[in-house]
Amino acid sequence: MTAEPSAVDDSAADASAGGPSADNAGTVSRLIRAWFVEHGRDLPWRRDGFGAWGILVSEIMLQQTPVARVIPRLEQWLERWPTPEALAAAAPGDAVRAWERLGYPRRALNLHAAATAITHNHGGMVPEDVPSLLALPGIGEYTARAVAAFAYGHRHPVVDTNVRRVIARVVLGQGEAGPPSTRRDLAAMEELLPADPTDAQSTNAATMELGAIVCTARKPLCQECPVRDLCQWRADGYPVYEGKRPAPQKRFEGSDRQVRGLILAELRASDVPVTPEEIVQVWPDSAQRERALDGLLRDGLVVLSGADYELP
DNA sequence: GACGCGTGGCG
DNA sequence: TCGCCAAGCGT
Repeated sequence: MTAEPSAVDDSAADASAGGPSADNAGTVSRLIRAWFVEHGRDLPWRRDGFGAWGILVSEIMLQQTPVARVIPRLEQWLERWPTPEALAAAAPGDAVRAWERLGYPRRALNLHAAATAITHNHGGMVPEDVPSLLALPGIGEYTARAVAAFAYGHRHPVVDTNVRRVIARVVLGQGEAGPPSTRRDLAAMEELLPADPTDAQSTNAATMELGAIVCTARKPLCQECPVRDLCQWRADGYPVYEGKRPAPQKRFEGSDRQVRGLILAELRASDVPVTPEEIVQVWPDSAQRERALDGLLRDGLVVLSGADYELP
């Protein structure tokens, strides 16, 4: 729950005791927004009139994928499929092919399925409310709120990995965010959010941006941080994080993930169904190869065509 | 809540 | 070189 005023009187920036509490949440928000106006990147999805569909596509592509790799693919994608209806009319496999090497190709399949649902269940319009967005395949807690907030200006806390890190440091005085907890994370961001929807929207975007380019995971640029004087982590002398951490990623080389990627690359590159003999060439270990192939079939990324394999 | 899921760049 | 990291989601 919000409940804190903060709208008036920014004179008492205080912060004498270190990190911000509800008292100066408004100051933190204001400082981050002011910094964002000055230093935020000019990204395609932030342009006026970019549209809810474009924003939705961008958010899906940005899931675990760096901005620099998304931008060119996004532009091509929207040129080819400028509306949900256009994408829904294509074969799912065309979406997987157009995804190219963005990674996590299930996102392409989910995006196609979401476009189909939007076309058939929402009159071709990207839904505005969080529950409807959450019901779409491939859209979870983060993406649903990001679309509602950034495409439609609704006032929701939007919490991604960057926001979690900023809150962990500035508010909680911890160097790392630890494992995510949707409930806690949304409540923490809600504390920072101004009552005005427009200010709330820019607070969401600005906090994400701050985490992306200043309050970074490694080597944060505290000298350039607009809230360095309010930061609890800094006030405490940058204590080393001792709490729980998410499980580390597993090695990619030799993993099932790699094999899946190689098989899918083979299918993307072929106009015709790929034979089992050709699949064998992709990876020598048969047990691992079969496991990867079964997984792809189960995920619907690959389908049978007689004895051969192809994209859906 | 933990785990599996791609790919590439960077320190 | 190699481990970490990058606007998460579904099971």
